[in-house]
Amino acid sequence: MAALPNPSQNHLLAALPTAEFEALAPHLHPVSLALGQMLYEPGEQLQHAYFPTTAIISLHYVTESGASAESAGVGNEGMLGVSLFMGGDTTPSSAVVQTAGHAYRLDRRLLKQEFARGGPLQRLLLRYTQALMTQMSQTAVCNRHHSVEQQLCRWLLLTLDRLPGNELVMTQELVAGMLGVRREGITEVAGRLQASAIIRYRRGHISVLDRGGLEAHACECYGVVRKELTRLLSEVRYRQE
Amino acid sequence: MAALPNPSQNHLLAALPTAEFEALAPHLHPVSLALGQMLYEPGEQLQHAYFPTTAIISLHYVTESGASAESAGVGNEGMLGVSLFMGGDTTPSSAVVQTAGHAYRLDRRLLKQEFARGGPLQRLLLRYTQALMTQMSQTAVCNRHHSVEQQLCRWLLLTLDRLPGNELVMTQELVAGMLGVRREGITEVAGRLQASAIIRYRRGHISVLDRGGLEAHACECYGVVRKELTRLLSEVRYRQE
DNA sequence: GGCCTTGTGTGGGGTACCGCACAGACCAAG
DNA sequence: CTTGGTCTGTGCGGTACCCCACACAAGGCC
Repeated sequence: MAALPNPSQNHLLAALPTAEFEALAPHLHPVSLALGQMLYEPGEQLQHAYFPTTAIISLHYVTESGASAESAGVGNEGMLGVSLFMGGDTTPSSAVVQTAGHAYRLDRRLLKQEFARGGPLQRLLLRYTQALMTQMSQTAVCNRHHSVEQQLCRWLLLTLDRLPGNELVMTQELVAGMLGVRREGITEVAGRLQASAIIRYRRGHISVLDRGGLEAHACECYGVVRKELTRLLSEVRYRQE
Repeated sequence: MAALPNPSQNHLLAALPTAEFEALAPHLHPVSLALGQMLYEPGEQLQHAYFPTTAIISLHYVTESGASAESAGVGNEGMLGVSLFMGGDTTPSSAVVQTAGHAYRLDRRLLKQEFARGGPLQRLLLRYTQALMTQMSQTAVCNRHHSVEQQLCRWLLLTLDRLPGNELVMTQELVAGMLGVRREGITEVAGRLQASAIIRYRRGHISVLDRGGLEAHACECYGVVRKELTRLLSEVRYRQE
């Protein structure tokens, strides 16, 4: 929240070799993203890719009947807009700002151009995309088999990993929208977690007090996603931070 | 099932420019895949990519508690083993043969090598991968919001699109495993669909009688996945069939 | 034909989550 | 302090799906 924004707060940008990073840097425009802002509409031609630093974006699908669910989230570990280099230029899902904050924006042409050069950036982006696929598959499995409590814990952990502190600015209603469940379900589960002194919340703010407790209540899905992300990106770190 | 196996039965191979196809052809080994065969174990280094012609493979995840669910399927429209060129070389999910049949196998080194050349094959595979991502996200949403009946219909349609006829060799137990629901749930729903003369089944065989009826009972997810696949691959057809 | 494996049908009890409706509690702005 | 809108707590009825148990039917094999 404080400090000058810095592209290296984004893990992908930070992992690039210095030469590549410096080639990209002049084209990275810092942007400030507001809660609820819709960055991509379903089916709409994407204009920019986003490298979040403190913001978090949710890949979201809204059904015909108005129900919705997140298939994956994107924070400082990744990039929004993979379909630009994957070739589709658009997706059926939308992208909504889930946590307000900063990101760096890159013009679609530049991204495609740099990607096509086939160097470390391409390698990095493809590996990140695979991590994103893991997140999506795991969400599918999780939605099928795990309880709301497990899913909430998984989601809080994934979000926490993308934030500097231990507090989320987030109403229960919004969380419910992310997980695709009723708001009351979140109220109930959050109440239990608070009674166990794992989290604490007040009107639109959730603080995590006991990360270990959260991990104990989460399903394996968190670990799978986390481990896969680490594996895929640690093997291609070109710079030390 | 009859006829000589032919790589062009696979849509991706068929869409390659002639020169590219002929460069690949000598390295494509026809293989016969048996129902239930596990092609990839979770976390295991992949050795081959597979281009199915008549077989269908399910990308599957088994939870710690033994429950399982499919996150996507791969048939003659695609390729199994995208993580080879995405760079991860493996995934946390497994790949199981869902419908016995044929496929062409390609050594992992060759695939990577051809992909790295950055030509039409790369372009095609990336676009296919995006379609696969759509399938995964949509499965996540579908698992959250749609009924077993809707999901069964969606699944039957997706499977049917990958097969020549209108009959699936498939027990209710196996279908249940794919969708990650109880076998009895499938029995009940399948009974209703049969009563409506939409499908007919007997011990391990499901025949689709009324495709339109199936579409009417399916959720929007089928259409989303189908449309996105068509969009992504039709724009890169280098050869006419 | 008779057997036996494997698939399918049925029922009863339990529960996690949904949908709705409304009450209370917080906090910001006047 | 009051007001008002937003967020959170709670209760109740409904239901889709789960888990378990068992009965029956189909079809391959001898």
